[in-house]
Amino acid sequence: MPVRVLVVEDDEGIAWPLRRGLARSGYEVETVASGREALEAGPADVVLLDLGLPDLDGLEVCRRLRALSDAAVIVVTARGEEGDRVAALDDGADDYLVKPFGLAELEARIRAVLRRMNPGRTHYTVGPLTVDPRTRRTTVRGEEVALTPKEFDILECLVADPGRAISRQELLTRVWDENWYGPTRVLDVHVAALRRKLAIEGLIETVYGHGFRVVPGAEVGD
Amino acid sequence: MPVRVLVVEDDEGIAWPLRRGLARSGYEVETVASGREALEAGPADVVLLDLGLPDLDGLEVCRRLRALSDAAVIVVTARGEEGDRVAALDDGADDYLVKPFGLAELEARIRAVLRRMNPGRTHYTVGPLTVDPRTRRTTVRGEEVALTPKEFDILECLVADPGRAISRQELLTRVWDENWYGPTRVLDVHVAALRRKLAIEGLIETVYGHGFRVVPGAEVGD
DNA sequence: GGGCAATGTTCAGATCCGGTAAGGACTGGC
DNA sequence: GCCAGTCCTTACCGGATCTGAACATTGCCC
Repeated sequence: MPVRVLVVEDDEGIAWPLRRGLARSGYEVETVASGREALEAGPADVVLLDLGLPDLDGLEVCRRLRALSDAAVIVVTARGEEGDRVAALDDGADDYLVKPFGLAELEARIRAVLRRMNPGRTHYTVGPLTVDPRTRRTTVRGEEVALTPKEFDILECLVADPGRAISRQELLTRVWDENWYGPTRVLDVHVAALRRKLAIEGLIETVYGHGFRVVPGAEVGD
Repeated sequence: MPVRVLVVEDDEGIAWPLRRGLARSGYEVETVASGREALEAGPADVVLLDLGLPDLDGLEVCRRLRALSDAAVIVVTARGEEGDRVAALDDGADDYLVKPFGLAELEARIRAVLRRMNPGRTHYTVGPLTVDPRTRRTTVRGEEVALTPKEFDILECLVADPGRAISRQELLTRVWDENWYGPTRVLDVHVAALRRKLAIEGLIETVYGHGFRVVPGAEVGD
């Protein structure tokens, strides 16, 4: 899902290159030229807000935006006095950038606020399987499957990197202890239990002489 | 709970007034003068990181900090080229402030990142349960339930992230001491007391071999 | 196909884990 | 000191889980 950026800027000489540069980087950009339009625009992930708007006070727009959506607001303005910055930040802005600025920095700041907003991916999905390390729950076709701790840990290692063949040694050191020496048959037992419980034909593939891998395009079993 | 700020700065002429100003505003400030100390310091909510450190590369410290904690990192440095900013922001910094700067702006930026980190909620609600960390009161179906300090701390950890399976280790380190080694049965005792007092069937679920979790859709018990 | 090593399957005993109760230590108020 | 509340430890138990071994099967290589 592309990141949606709303540019609120009445100066076309700034709005146009901004739109162009952001779009080129893969953002979905919408541009409006007034505070009223900004408040009526579609949902956005990030709002670039110029404070010098023709109709409403910029800070008022900032407050209202924050009240009615969860979008990050980056204020972009020519006024750079400390008092202005403090006021904007305390009115809900997530960042404050003074014109003129480089596109590279703007995009880095967008990435920074987005990173803080979305605490990374919460769960993995491989075909009909979902694995959520946060809740330690596993579902197949929407039905929860009860896994034991070891089974879950093994599965998590595997689905975290679909398609990659993970060696027995790596699984043993990651799921069991840091350094493991003894028999490795215990791993097969748990993998067998996983295959039986998940019942997804071909999901966990054996890489002979090496380890296991989950197949991204696995089909539903019986 | 006060906000903990870690100041990483080797110039005492800057570190000292910073510490003083932040402390006066109610922050709990810890100051270190090297990257190594920064990585070994106690947990913090915000890290003010000077990039010109004597031992380690500042950006390396930034990456490592973000890898091992969830603290917000605000880079504070004299170097203000756009390339430096982009590099720092992409290495995990949440904000980038060029010296010299005003204390008011710094504090506004701290408030901004904290606001983005904590979705400004004053109390938690899970089904018929409400938990208010500010007043340390707990109610079930509107009736106040008297909890002991430990019980409250445990419950707060659990409801702060409903659905998440929180490990015994995490609970022990967050409610008890930073590093905990000994017997862990005390946790079970308190959880048992919580379950009995709250009397919400299925609210606190045991995640076998891992820890506990509160179930968002828990029903009212008898 | 034959030999061999790796893997799959099954199962019972060992081990681990969490619930619970009881008792003692500690603390702060009076 | 006494008391009530809180916290911690210990011990026991039932159940879930892990593991090692034995045997069956599969895949690789010649």
